[in-house]
Amino acid sequence: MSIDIRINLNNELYIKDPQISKLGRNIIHKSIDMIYLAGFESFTFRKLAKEIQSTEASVYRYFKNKHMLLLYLVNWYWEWVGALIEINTLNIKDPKDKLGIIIQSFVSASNQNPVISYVDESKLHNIVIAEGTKSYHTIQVDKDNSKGLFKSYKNLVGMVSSVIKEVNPSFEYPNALASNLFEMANNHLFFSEHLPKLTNIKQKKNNEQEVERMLNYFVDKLLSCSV
Amino acid sequence: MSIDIRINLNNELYIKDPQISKLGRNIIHKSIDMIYLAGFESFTFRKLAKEIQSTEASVYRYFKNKHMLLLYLVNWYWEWVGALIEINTLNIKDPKDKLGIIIQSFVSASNQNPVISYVDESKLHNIVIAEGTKSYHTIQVDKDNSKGLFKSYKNLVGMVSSVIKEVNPSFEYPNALASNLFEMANNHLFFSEHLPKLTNIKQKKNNEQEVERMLNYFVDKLLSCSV
DNA sequence: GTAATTAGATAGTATTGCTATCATTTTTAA
DNA sequence: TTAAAAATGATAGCAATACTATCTAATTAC
Repeated sequence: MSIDIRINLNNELYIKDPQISKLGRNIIHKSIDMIYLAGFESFTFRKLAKEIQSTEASVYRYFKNKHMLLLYLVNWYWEWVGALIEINTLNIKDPKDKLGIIIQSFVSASNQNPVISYVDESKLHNIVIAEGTKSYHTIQVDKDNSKGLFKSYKNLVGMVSSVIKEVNPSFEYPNALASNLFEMANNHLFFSEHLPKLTNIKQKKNNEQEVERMLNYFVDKLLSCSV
Repeated sequence: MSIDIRINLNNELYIKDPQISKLGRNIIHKSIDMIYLAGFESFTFRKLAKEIQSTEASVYRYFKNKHMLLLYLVNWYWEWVGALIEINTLNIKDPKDKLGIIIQSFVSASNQNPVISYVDESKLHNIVIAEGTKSYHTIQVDKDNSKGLFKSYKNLVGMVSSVIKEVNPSFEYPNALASNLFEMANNHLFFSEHLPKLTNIKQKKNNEQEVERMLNYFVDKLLSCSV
């Protein structure tokens, strides 16, 4: 069983909301597959159109270009992880426990039961790991930012930051730690698979648990230490 | 005054060594300018050829494609930072002091006097900040890695890792911390300018010093804490 | 001074990244 | 229910990108 809830995304991300039509959902579904398999560079709207048996022109009616589609996908992920964290920390009182759940969500939220039938969260997480930073490493980052296209990420970081402040109000860099936990989770999952010398996570089935353990180890030292 | 020393780079990075000819050095010099100004996405060999008053075919005789040129540039940076750290820590005994110099080098090595006349280290650092991770976030990362195209980065991380182990032999993730310090330095310089909500570094003239202070703060807690 | 290397000039080709137009199908609203 | 509106499909086209190839001219090396 899967329930189709709606994820709320900045409408500057798309021309026409892909969530409300069959074709739109197809675009999302298949573009995740294709970017997951062959990477963002080789992905084109023409190839996508062919895969979903539609036309290039139709895809362009939903997204201005493939950069906007990538932004849509990563925003989707940011929103989704944020929502999961909200749900899973709802009854938790201890901020340290909250932070543990946050770390777990950053590393392996995609192992949760899927929320939306046409989005494969596990593949999407892999896209965020491999292509996520390309969403802001562009020449138009400031323009994109002023349109609110990174709001979901900033909200997520804001939320985590406030938990960090609960754990240790005197920690001086809560936002930096929050964004770094997110980036580190993704980086070290990537490194363990492709560039193992850049990490200490061994490439194994349980590298997710290892990354989770590492991030908790870092956080413990950073927040429970009076040095 | 500037002295032209030679940086030693894996010869898989290029077809013909750009360091040994006027045209080659011109390619490096001008491509740094252009990528710095307009970003890697809009950079093409045709535009570059026009700028240096040469031809596309000539540029292709040095580099297989623009991805290899980017790899060349980031390798150049990794080697250069590594060399600077070697020089500046040569007479330092205390590993904690060494780590301080490493952090300073990650953040602002480019403020040192330039080493090679046709490479603007400050612009190059900005390229590494904005485009560096694109060098390994590709579908061919494993192939590139097996050719040794990330060796300079891995060496750098290995070197920093051994200093970390000197400071605290029981720290469990020295390689991860080393690569994270490098990435964090770059990320937070970028965030402070473009996405300030993701960091606690204020956008000011002295954001480099602030990032340096932050990284030292993190390292202190991580390595001098028995929690 | 000749051979070898390097660079310039030019051309060509498949693919990318769009935009535009018109015809059809599907949806919606009176 | 039917006419209008909206969405999609079909097709075309075009400038730019990412190369490859070939031939000639200049430079350098022996």
